[in-house]
Amino acid sequence: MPKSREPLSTRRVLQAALALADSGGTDSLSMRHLGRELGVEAMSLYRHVANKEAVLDGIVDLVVDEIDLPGDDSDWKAAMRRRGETAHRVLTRHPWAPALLMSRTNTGPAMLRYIDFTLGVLRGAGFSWRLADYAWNTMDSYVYGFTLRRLNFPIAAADYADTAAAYEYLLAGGRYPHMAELTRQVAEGHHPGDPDITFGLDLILDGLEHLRDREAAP
Amino acid sequence: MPKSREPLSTRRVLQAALALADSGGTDSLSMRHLGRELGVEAMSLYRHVANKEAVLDGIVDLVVDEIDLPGDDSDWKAAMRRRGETAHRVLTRHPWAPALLMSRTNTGPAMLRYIDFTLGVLRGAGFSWRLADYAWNTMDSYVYGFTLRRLNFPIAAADYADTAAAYEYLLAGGRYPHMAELTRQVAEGHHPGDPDITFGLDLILDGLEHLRDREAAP
DNA sequence: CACCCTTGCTTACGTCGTAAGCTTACACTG
DNA sequence: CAGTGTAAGCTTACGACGTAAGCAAGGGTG
Repeated sequence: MPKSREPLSTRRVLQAALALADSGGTDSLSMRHLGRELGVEAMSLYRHVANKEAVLDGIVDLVVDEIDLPGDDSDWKAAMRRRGETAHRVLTRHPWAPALLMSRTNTGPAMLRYIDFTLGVLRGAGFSWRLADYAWNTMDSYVYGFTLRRLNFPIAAADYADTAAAYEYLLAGGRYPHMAELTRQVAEGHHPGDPDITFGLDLILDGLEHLRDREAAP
Repeated sequence: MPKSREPLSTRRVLQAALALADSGGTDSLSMRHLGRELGVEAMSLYRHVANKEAVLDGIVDLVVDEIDLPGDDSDWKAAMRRRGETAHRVLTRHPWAPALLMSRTNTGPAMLRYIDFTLGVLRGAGFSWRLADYAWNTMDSYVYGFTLRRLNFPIAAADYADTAAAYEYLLAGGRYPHMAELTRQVAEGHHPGDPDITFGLDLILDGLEHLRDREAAP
C-alpha cells in the first residue's frame, strides 16, 4: 500500500467511487468507505464533491461515457442496434448503474453527447423531429428497462434450465398454469428461456423504419 | 386518553407502509416512521414482518395487485395494450414503485397472477411458448422502463414547452446541436415533446403480431 | 516576516436497520 | 381460583449512515 498520497481531486474521487460501486454495489458506496479507500477521512471528500448525490451523478456519467458511439455508419439501423447493444454491455459491466441511470435526472456531458449523437443518426436517416424524439425514447426505455430487469433476474443465463426447476414450488397447486407450463418448456429444452436484448431491439427498429416510411409518404 | 388500537397484523403494517411510501416516497419509509404512524415502536413491527426487505416486497406486490386484468377480450392486441396502459397508470399513481419493482426479484402472488394472465392471452392468440415469453418480457421491459424514465423526467408534461427553455443553457455553445434544435422545435410548438406510452406500445405489439404470423407460416 | 487560502481532520448530531432481552396481557389449564 | 404459557409490544443498544461546523497545518504570496 503506497502511503504517499497524491492530492485528491474531483476526478480521483469519482474514479474511486466508480471502482467501489463496481466491486460492491451501491450499498458499499458510502462517503466513509470511499474516504477509507482513498486514505482520507470522509469529510475531506466534501472539498471536491458537493455531496453524495453529486458522486452518484458523477459515476453515472462516467459509465455513460464508456458507451462507445458507433463511427460513421451509413446504415442507421445497424448504428442504432449497435448503440443499444453497447449500452447494454456497458451497463451490465456496472450492474449498479441502470437503477441510478433511470431514477435520477442525468444531464452530464457524456449523456448529452450520447443523446445528441442518436438524434443525429435518426435525423440523418430521414426521421422527423417528432419521430426521432419518440424513437430514441422508446429505444432507451426498452434498453434500460431490459437491462435492469435482466440484472435482477434471479436465474443466471447459463444455467437457466437447471435453476428454473428450483422455482417450481411457486407454481405448484395449479394457480399459475401458464407459468408452470412455460417453466416446463424451458426445463425440457424446448425453449432457451434466455431473453436476448436483440429480440426487442430489432423489433423496435423494424417498427420505427416502418413508421418513418409511412410518415414520408402519407 | 389511550387510543384503543386494534392489534397490528402483517396486512395492516403493509397497508400503512404503502400509504407512507405514497405520501413521501421511499425515503420516508423507515421502520421507525412506520411504527410511529401505527402508534407503535419500530421494533414491534418485526413481530409481523421479517425485515424491511419484506416490507418493500410486500408493498410492491400490493401495487401490482392494483393492476386490473382486462376481462375476456377476444382481441389479444387490445388486451395487451390495455394491460400496458393500466400498469403504467397504476405505477404512475405510486411513483416510488417502478424502481423497486425493477430492481428486486418479485415473486409475490399478484405478480405471478399478472404474468400468468399475460402468457394466457398470448398463447390464446397463437404465440409459441418461446415467442410468448419474449413478447411479455419485451413489453414489460418497455412499460416499466418508460414509466420509470418518465417519472424522473425533470419537466412535467403539462408545461413542457415552457420549462424546456429553462434547460437551454445546457445546450448553449453548440456542443449538442441536435438536442438544441429539438428543444427549439418543442419550444416553438412544432412537436409536442411529450412522449406517450402508447407510441412504443403499439410499435411493439404490431411487431409481435408480425413475428407471430411469420412464425406460423414459415 | 505576516498573511490567507487550500486541503484535510475532528467532533458532533440526528438518522437508519435490527439484535437481544424484557414486560405486559390474556387464554388456557388444573 | 392460582398457575402457566405465549404472543404482542417495549426498551436499550450497536454500528452504520450523510453531513454541518469548526479547526489545524502547510505553502504561496505580499
